[in-house]
Amino acid sequence: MIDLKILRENIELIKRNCARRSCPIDIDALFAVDNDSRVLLREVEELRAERNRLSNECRDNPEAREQVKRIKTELAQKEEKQAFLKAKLDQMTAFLPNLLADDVPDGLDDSGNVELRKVGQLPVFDFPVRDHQELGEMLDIIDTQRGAKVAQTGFYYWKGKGAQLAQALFFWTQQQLVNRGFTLFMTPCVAKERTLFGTGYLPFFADETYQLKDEDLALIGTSEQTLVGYHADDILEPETLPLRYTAFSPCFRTEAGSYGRAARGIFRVHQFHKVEQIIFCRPEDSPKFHEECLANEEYLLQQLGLPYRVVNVCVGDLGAPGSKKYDIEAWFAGFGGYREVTSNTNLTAFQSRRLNIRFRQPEGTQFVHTISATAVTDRVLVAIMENYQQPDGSIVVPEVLRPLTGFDRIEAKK
RNA sequence: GGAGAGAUGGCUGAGUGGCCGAAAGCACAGGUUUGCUAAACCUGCGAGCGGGUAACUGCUCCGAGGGUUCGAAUCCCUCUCUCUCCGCCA
Repeated sequence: MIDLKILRENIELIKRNCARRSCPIDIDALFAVDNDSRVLLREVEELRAERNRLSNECRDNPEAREQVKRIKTELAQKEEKQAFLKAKLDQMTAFLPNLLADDVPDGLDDSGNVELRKVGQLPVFDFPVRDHQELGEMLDIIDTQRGAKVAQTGFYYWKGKGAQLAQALFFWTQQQLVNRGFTLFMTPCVAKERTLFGTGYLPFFADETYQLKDEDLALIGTSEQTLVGYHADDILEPETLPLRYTAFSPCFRTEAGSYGRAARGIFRVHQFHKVEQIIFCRPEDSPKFHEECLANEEYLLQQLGLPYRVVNVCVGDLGAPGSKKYDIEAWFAGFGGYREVTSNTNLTAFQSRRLNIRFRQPEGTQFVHTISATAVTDRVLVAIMENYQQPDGSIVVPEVLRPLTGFDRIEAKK
C-alpha cells in the first residue's frame, strides 16, 4: 500500500512506477474513484455535522427531532454509496505495488538482475561432483522418499548428522545475529489473513499459502509475517528504533507449478527452515539498514566459507511490496552455478502502512520502514554439502560449525 | 472441554443516555525554581481523515459488527479476543 496523497499530488509518479513494473492497474480510474469517494465523504460529513448540531437542540426544541429524522434518511443513502466507493477503492489499492527505489535495474525476470560483486574462491574438484540429492541419499542424511510418504512430494527429512548439521547452522546463525544486536524470537507458525495482507503476501502471493480449513489462519510462509505483524497498530517510541528482530521458523509454501531441473533435491520444497532478519527503522535510515542486513548475510556466508555473488534485483523479479531487493546467490558445486540463498528487501512503508506501525514524532506519528532479509535457510546447508564434498561422497563440516556439531565430517556408513 | 470476569488514550485506570474524545495517575514535551548522578511546581499532551495561508475548524474512533434513540463509551443483540479457576495435556 502506498500513500494516496502521492496519487493526488503526483499521479504521473505512480503511473511511471506502474509502467516500470508492468502493472496493469488503471491509475486514472483509481484516481477517479478516490476523487468521487472523497467528494461524497465531504457531503456525508456535512450532513453529520448538521445532525449533530440539531441533536443538541432537541431537549428544548421538539421540532428539531423531526429535522434530524429527515436528515438521517438522506444520510443513510449517501453513507451507503460512500462505503461502496471506499470498498472499491480499497480493492484497487490492495494491488498497488510499492514505489521503486531509483537504482532498481529494469528487466522482466531474474536475467535482468545486476551483479554487484563476486566473493570467494570457487572450489575445484578433481573428481566427478555429486549434487546434494545424490549426496543426501549416499550419506542417509536427506530423505525425500519418506517425506513424500508421510506428507507429500516436496516435504523431506533431515536425518542423523544431516539434522545435527542443520541444527548447528541455525543455532550458530541465531547467535551471530544476537551478537549483532538482534532480539531473538520464537513465533507462531500460523497467522491470520490480516497479518498476511499487512506484510504484502496477500493478495500478491495468495496461491503460495497453505490455508487452514475453516479458520482465519494460514501456515506462515516466513517468520517475517509474524515478526512484522508483531507490531501491528503499535506506536513505537523513536528512541527504541531501530528494532532488530530475528527468528528461526519453518516456512510453508505451496510452490504451485514449479518443477524441473531446478527443483531436483530439496532446493525448492513446500517446507523449509529459515533464520530471518527484520528491522524496523526511521524512514531516512532504511537504505542504511538494508545494507546492514546484506552485510550480515555476506558475513555469515564468508564465515561458512561459501563463495557467492550479490545481485541487485531488477524490477521484474522484485515483487510488488518491495522497493529494492538484494539477492545473494551462493555457488552450488553439484549444480554447477550460482543459486539464490538469501533475499533482502527494503519494504519502505509498504508493510507499516498496511499494518499501521508508526513511531512518535513531535509533529505527529509517522510510519516506520521495514527491512526483511534472510539470514540462512536449508539452501545454505545444500551449498555446504555440494561445496564441501569429498571424493568418497563424505562432507567436511565448515569450521565455525564444528564446535556445535561435535564432528568435522559426515561419512557414508560402511 | 467446564465455570466466571473483562476489553476505554503510549501504559494504569475512572466513567451506566446529552455538559465525555473521555477523570486521575504514570510516561512524554516545554517552562519556572532550588541546585547537582535529581526533586518540586506550572503548562501542554489520544489516533485517523478533511477544510483553511493561519488562528481555527468539521467528521470518525472507548474490542468488531448490527440495533434502540432526536442523541450511545454508557441500553439491546451477535461475534472476536483476553484474563482467572477447574479438567486435560507437550
